[in-house]
Amino acid sequence: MSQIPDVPHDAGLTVQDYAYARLRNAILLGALPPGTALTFRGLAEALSLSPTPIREAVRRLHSEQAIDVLGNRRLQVPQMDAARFEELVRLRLTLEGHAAERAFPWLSDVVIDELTATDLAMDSAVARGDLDALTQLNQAFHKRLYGLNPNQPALPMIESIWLQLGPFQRQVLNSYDVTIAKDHHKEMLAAMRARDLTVMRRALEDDIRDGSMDAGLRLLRG
Amino acid sequence: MSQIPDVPHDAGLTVQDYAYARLRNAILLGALPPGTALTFRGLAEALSLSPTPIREAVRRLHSEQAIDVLGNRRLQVPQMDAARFEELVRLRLTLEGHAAERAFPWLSDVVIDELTATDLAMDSAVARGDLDALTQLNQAFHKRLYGLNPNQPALPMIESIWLQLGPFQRQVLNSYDVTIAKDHHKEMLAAMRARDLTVMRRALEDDIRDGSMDAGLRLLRG
DNA sequence: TACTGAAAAAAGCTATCACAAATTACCCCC
DNA sequence: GGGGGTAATTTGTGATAGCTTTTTTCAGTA
Repeated sequence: MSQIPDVPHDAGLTVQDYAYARLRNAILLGALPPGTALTFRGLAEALSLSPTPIREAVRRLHSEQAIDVLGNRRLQVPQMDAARFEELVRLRLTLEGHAAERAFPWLSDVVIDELTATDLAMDSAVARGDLDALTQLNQAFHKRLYGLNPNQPALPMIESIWLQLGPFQRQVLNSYDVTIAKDHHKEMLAAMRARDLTVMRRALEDDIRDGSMDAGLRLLRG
Repeated sequence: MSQIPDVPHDAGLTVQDYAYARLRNAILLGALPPGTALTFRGLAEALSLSPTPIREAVRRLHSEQAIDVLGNRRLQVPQMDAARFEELVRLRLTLEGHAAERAFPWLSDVVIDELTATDLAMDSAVARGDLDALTQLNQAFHKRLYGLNPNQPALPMIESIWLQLGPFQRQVLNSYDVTIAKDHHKEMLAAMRARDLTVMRRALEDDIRDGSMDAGLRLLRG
């Protein structure tokens, strides 16, 4: 199934981990549109392996709210509607704001330089129109920041929100011209250099709002 | 294995769902202390079923951060330390505050009466010294409130935190006399009746802090 | 007594099989 | 031509077996 991009199969990775990584990646990038129907056996065939590891991978993704396991024997990529979307974005604001705040004391010049480089790579991805790279770099940017705090239980939850937004977010990205979007990461970086938490947090919230909330709601309501 | 309390096996439930429910319950109630080592085959034997559904159940719990899957072939109930504990409680404060706020407009007199009844049942559980019932009723109280909002993606995340705190929380509960603890639920209920979000949220935060943070940190730091 | 290495035991992983349930296809009848 | 019922197919589920890897045990040696 060409809908599920391949991912490098690291040595030592079990088949189950490989299946999980591949499905997760496909969902994060929006390769599977909302509502896509899936079957265990279909996925097994698509990935050329047996149903057993697929079932474990799908159970994991189900626990992360990335796949709906309907009572009748059908799996599907969750649908999106305006109410759910709004709750997801509001939760993103709360959770990522919290994570940023708890990570802030761990900021260093080395890390800020690293984040600056990631942001530059994003500019390049936008210029190339490479939406997959843009998505991955954006997530890497945020994840690097939140992960500075070595004990951050919010990180898996934030990734769960990304998984839930992934399929729909791709449709949002396709609905407007990303080259004209304001890059709030630059404001965040400036605030980081000044070690100003309040300003950084506001820039982060603007980033989340501009990046998905407004365009997403427009798509869902109109 | 008597360490894993049985749970009712509803009709129509698959073996995998049953295994998940039972392990989840055991962890939530603290029946498995932090650091407990587990094996797939051992769990399968303890629950009298084959390894296949156990593996799926454990993968789900791993995705919810309730079980550590170490690279070497060992599973264990996560350990607790002061840094992780503090992050978990802070995240609880943020997430449950958010969920309460998003649920608040859905409050009704009927629901408030229901919550009042649950709180009374908690008083009774405290009087009986029934810590399992106390834990379950407390979670039911919070879950009922947050779940009023029909689209609440924070709920699974809050339950994930409870799963992470469960094993240690039981040790906290055993470390002091619960009969002398202040019942912040009564303040929350009064604020709900007055439809005062600010006061309710403060009472909720006091509830979380008094219920675990202080006693927990005391236990971890000696 | 302590350490090393090999053998044995235990455990994880995944393909396969058998069974049951649900869905789909198809045919007959109206 | 449309609808209903039955058969065929598809699918989920869970036990099992074979293989591999890891861990444990135990002996032999220094």
